[in-house]
Amino acid sequence: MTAGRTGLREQKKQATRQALREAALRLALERGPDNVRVDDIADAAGVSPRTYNNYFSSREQAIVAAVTAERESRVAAAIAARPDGVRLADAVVDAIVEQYTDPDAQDGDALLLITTRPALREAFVDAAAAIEHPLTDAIAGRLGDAGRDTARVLAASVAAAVRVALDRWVGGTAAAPPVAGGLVVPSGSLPDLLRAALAALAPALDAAERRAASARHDPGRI
Amino acid sequence: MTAGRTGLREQKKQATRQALREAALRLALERGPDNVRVDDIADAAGVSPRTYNNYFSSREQAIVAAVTAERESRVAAAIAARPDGVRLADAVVDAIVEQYTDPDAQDGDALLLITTRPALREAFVDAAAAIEHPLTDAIAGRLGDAGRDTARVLAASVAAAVRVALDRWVGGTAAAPPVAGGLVVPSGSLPDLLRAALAALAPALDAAERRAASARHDPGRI
DNA sequence: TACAAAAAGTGCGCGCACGCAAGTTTGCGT
DNA sequence: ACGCAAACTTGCGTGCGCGCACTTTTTGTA
Repeated sequence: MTAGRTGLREQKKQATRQALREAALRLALERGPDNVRVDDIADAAGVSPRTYNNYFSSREQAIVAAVTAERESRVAAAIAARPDGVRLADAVVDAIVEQYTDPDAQDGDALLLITTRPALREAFVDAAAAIEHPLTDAIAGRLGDAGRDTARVLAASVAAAVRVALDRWVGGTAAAPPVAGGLVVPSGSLPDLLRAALAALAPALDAAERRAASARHDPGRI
Repeated sequence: MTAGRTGLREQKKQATRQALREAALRLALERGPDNVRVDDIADAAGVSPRTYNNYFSSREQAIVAAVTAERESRVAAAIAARPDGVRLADAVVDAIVEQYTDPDAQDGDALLLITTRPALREAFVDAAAAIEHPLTDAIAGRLGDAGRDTARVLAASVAAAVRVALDRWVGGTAAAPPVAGGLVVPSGSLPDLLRAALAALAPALDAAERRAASARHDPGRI
C-alpha cells in the first residue's frame, strides 16, 4: 500500500541514509559531537561529503535522525491502524504517545548526548515538524477530502504541540523565569507532557470530526 | 508598561537593526537578491559583516524582516487591547488579521520579490513563528497564570495555523497535487485564508477560556 | 539485449554562519 | 565625577551548505 517505489534505487538510497545517520551518531558518541567533521561522517558511510549534504542539511540533523528515524511515518500508520469508531482525538494522541515511547528510541547514551548539547536539543525538537505531512494525510483520511484544509491546520497544530512538549522535556530553550507564586515541575515524563499538551487541542479535533460526520449526512451543506 | 530597557544602548540597537533590514531590502530590490552579498548589506548599514550576523542569522531573514518588522509584538499588543469581554478566539483572530492587513506591509514591490523567490518565500513564512512567544504572553494574560502551559500550546498552534495560511497564500511549498474531483482555488485573499485556518482552532480556544473562567470561580479545582 | 532518459553521486568553488578573543561603548553604583 | 562591570562591536579563522556542471548508475522501452 504505502510501498512507493520499491526498486533497487530506492533500496540503496535508504541504505545510504541509514549508514549516514548511524555513522553520525556513532562518531558523535565516540569523540563528542564537536570533534566530528562532516567529512568523517561521509567517509564512515562510504560516500562523498557532497552526497552527505544531499541527505542532511545540517550535521545535527544527521545525528538526531539516528534516534528520530522513521517516526513520522509510523505515527501516520498508527493513526490509520486505529478502528474507525475511535474518537479522532484519542487516535491521534495515543498514536503519538505510542511512537514517542518506542523502546528503540530510548538509546540512553544517545538521548543523554542530545539533551546535553543545545544545538542537538534544538535539532531534536525541530525534528518533530516532520510529522506534519504524514499527519495531514492521516487526519484527512478520517475527515474526508472535504476537510483537507482543516486537516492541514490540525496536523500543523498537533506538530506544534508535540514540539512544545519535547521542548519542555529536554529542559526548555532557556532557564525558566522564576515564577512568583507557583511551584514549577521541572520536566516530568514525556508521555505525560505529550498528553497534557495535546489535551488543549482535543476540542478542535472533536469539532472537526463532528463537522465531517454531519457533512457526510448532508453533503449539500458547506 | 511594555517599555523594557529604554536606554541609549537599546535605541542604537534598534537603529542598527532597522538600518540593516532596510539596506537589505533596498539592495535586493535594486540588484536582485542573488547579487547582494552580506558584506554589501553591512557596508550600507555602516557596520561590520560580523555584526550583521549578530542581528540576522541568514540573508533571507534580513530582507524579509523589512516587511515583517515588529509584527509579532503588535499582534500581542492588539490582543491585549481588546476588551476583556470579547471571546478569546475572536480577539486572537481579529488581532492577527488586523496586523497582517497593515497597509504598511503591502510594499507591493517587496512582496512581489519575496513571493517570487523560493528562498525568500520560505523565510517569509517561517517568520510567522516569531509571534509564538508574544502570543503566549497575551493568551496567558487572558487565561490566568494557571493556564500558562495551555497558553503556550495554543500560541504555538495559532502560529502554526498562520504559517499554513501564509504558505498557501504565497503559493505553497510545491505545486498542488491534481485533485480528482474538486475545484481548487489557487490562493484567495490573505484575510480569508487566515480566518479559515484559525477557525479550526476556535473550539480549542473556547474550551481553554471556559476552563479558565470556571477555575476562577472554583480555585480549588485543578 | 541494447539504448535513451531519469536519477543519484561527485568534485569544485563560493559565500556564509558563527566561535573566539580582543577592543570599545554604555550603564550604574559610590 | 569616577571607575568598574556588563553589553555590544569587530577581525580572524574554520567548517559548512549548496549551486553548478559532469560522471556513473538504474530504469523503462524497443
